Amino acid sequence: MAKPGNVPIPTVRRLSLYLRQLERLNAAERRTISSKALGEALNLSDAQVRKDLAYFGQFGYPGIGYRVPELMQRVRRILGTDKRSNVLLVGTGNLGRALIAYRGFTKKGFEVVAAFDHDRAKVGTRVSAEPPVHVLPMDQLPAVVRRASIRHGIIAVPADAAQTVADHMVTAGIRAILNFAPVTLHVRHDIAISSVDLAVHLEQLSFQVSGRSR
Amino acid sequence: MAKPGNVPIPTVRRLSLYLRQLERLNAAERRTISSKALGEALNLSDAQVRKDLAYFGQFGYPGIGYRVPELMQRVRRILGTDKRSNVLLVGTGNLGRALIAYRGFTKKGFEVVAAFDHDRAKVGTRVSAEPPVHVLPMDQLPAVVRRASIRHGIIAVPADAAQTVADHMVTAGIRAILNFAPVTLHVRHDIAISSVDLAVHLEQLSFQVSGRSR
DNA sequence: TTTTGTGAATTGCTTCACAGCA
DNA sequence: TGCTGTGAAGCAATTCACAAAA
Repeated sequence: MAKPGNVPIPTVRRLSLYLRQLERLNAAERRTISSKALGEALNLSDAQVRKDLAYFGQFGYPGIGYRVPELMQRVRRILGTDKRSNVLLVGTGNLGRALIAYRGFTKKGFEVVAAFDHDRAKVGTRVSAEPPVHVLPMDQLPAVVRRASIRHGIIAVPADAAQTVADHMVTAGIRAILNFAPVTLHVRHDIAISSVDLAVHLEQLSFQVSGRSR
Repeated sequence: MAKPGNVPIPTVRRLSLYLRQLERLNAAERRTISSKALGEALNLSDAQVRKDLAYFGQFGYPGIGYRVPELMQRVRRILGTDKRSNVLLVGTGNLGRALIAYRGFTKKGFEVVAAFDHDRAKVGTRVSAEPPVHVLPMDQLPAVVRRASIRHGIIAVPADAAQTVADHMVTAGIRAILNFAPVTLHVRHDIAISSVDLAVHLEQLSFQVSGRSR
């Protein structure tokens, strides 16, 4: 077993996929799963699955496989999602509002507890009913981060505003940013960034379909 | 220069980022850009930029750098986005509707021209105004794919419906799928898949913030 | 000078293959 | 027998470093 730090980045990405599958297996009341079966469900080799998990400890039982509930808990703990955590979001356009309403975050232990927008006309608007979320003005961001001890922020603003928003988040104490704006953000090295550019994903497909075979 | 096939997968991903930055530079009327400057904007090394581009030809001018408009066109051609293309979407929940309204796709040459939903109550609803898009029933999918010669499909349905939708798409002739459902899809090897699991991205950040340092 | 394009060296990741345990 | 954990081997991607071009 290795201390996180030598863990390959692709391994961390797959950890989330293992967890997703384990949650499905657990819901179906499957008690154990082999690296072979887990790999097949995710289009990975059995060796890959074993090596990935071995970076964090010895969770398997030779001859049996992995115990589903146990491994599920362990992976959650590794990812840091064994406790619920609060998230804030900036930018309440179409995408931002869809993200606030997205049930998948809640299922995984993330709660979007605050939404902010630069546009004063949007401030005060209720943007989610279930847990009521109202749009706040940007200047309240630091106070909210402190009061709700928020470490994760989501950026859903246009490209030209994203860097400024990121700077505000970092100043306020946010440690990790999920960015949906189509720009590369520049932040301190101790701040984690994950970017999702929706158009980029379509371009990738375009390359595979038309680019490759020409 | 190499024929696509030996091109590393990460290189293809970065190609989209180069294009994004080139479009920004072009809009700012910057005429040339060095691999060093392009790399700095995207947090990549200059050698990485040069090597990536060299897989597809010799586009640079020693002592000068790359000519912005020229390289932009070339990268578009490599990605296959030099011509506009039609896209369909299945699943008109919050996320699906946000994706239909997303301007970023249009800017990059993709047009969501048809939306489908399993739920007959949603069929007929207008889900976009600008280019009017009405929700169609699933059984019309094959006909629409044929008539509008659509090759790209977006899946924005719940996890338990995603595989069925993917199967329908493939049967109808779709060649590439962008999947937002939190499941691994199993399709023929000649079908391209790109998956975006929003919760997975938050988990990755969680690991970097809490997982790594514990 | 400045900056590209590219072999060679290096680093990183995945697969192999098998000892050891249930 | 079935399956894990893991060194060793193999493959892939990145970085280095420098000749050649403007």
